[in-house]
Amino acid sequence: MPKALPLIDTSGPICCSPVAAAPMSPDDALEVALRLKALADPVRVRLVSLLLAEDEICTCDLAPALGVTEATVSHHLSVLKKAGLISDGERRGMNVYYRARRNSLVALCRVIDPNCC
Amino acid sequence: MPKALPLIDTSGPICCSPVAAAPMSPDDALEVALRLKALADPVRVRLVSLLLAEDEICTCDLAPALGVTEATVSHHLSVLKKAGLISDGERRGMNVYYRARRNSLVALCRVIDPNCC
DNA sequence: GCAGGGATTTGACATATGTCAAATATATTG
DNA sequence: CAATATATTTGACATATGTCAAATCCCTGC
Repeated sequence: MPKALPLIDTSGPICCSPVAAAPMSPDDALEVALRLKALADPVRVRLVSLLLAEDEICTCDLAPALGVTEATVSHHLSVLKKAGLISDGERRGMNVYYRARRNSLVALCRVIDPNCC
Repeated sequence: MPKALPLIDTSGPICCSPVAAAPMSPDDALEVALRLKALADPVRVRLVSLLLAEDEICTCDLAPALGVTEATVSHHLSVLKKAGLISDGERRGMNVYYRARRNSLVALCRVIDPNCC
């Protein structure tokens, strides 16, 4: 599952919306769907939104901000991590800090955007 | 559920990524998540991909192209319709034709893209 | 009106998902 | 080392989801 995603390789400018260039292979579609699924939850949307605005946040601050337990936050973080949308947690003292991977988000948009290129 | 989505109003240029402008309200996050969820399935990604490339396609052509039954296609079409990502089916003769709502897809990208504006 | 093909709905099923409490792990400080 | 604070994992649960077969609905052409 946490394999490299050729379609959403963040190293370099991605363009020419693969979704608009049918027929899309089932494998490619699965990769895109997995990324989208990772974002397709209201709590995770807010989580990413917070990370985008705050640069880095620890689990203990995310939990109250999102109104769920830390266990639930951990679960959501792991989903987003597997999809490459956020960084691996960075332990500093007793806290673990996360940050958004802006490039991955941008790349995902490019793949979906029919107006891209 | 099939209510108007202020965040993803396709009438006019949408910009200034709401996701990147935290804190995002739970209501707004839910709307975005619902749209994303509608796309977050490999079959639906391919379905939309086909529609983007072909302008319009009927259910009977989609089923074999996607490798699922027509019942399943109908289900996916209904999910995409509720999310506003495709048009209502247009009956012509015995077939029903669907087309992608490019603007809705583009708008969804804008909402998520951290680099938008 | 009836028989046919196409589309949708319904019912049923297995699987996936989101959540929390409790258990476990990791780090700091006394 | 003991006690405390933060994080993650595990187990359990309810709910949502994707799929198909069968029933039903629509349209066309005899």
